[in-house]
Amino acid sequence: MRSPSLSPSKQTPEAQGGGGASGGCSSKKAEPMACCSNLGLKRGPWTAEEDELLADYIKREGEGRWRTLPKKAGLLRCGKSCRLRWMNYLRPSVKRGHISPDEEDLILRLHRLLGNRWSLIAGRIPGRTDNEIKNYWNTHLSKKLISQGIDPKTHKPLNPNPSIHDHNKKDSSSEIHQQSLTSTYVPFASCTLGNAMISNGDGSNSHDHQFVGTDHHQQAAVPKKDLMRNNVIDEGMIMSISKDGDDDDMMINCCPDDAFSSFLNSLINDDVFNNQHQDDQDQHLDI
DNA sequence: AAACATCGCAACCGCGGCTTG
DNA sequence: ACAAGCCGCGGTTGCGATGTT
Repeated sequence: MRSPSLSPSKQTPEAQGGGGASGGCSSKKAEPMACCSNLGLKRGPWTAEEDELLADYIKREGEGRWRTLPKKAGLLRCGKSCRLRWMNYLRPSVKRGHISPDEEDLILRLHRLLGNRWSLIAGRIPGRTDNEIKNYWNTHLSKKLISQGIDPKTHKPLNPNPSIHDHNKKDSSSEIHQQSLTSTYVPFASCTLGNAMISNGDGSNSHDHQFVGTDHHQQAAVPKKDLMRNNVIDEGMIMSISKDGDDDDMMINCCPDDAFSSFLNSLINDDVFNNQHQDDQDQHLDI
């Protein structure tokens, strides 16, 4: 195995045309073949000089305006490339080195809750980037789960028919995982669910949030798509209270990000609690 | 020592969603 | 209300490093 702290950029002189196939960073249909290759912009590994230019510029001017940043910073890169380099490597807060067991555990639990929402997961793990976590998942954790007989996508046992398992096998890690998986969903059973109108601060409202709370946690507005997309909840769980833009709309004046953050915290804590609770019960049964 | 296989990471691509005019 | 532009995300690729034969 080689050291995880690979040299920053692979520092091959001049771009080797890393990454994928041809084509620029063209975005939507309206956006013409804009950046990178088509405009003679550089691609591939970053040099130390480029890193310095980018870091210096962002220190002076701050992040953002990625589209125009390269030109102003004197870089022959597209904005996307600059943003990626900054976010994943140059940002001072980026932590390097091995993922600790604690972090690994957190990633597993968050992935079980959120699925492949790497940016959301990364947001809960200080100093780690979505790219790093995604890579770590793909190269380590998914294989680890598979070797334990767990489907890394669903976090359920790979064997569709658990009845053929030897029930005396107490050590089955997938069994333990399945228990904790089940416990993860328990909090939602007692959730208060309903559609909520979120004030966007400009007088407009959004219907795309779900009102979620438990007996012991503050109710919070969570982007509905974030919950549904990963089967944290499904359509069937949504109560159809649909009131359109009148004064009866439920207004929640809070930042969805903060709410989602605390919501995740509560889920993670629930997860820990339920796992411990389950362990206690198991020990009790073993006696 | 050389050739081949595998691993791990940085970087790219394309798409969707948000913002702005 | 609509269109165009920009940003951010998740999936994928390419390549150097390392391990194995």
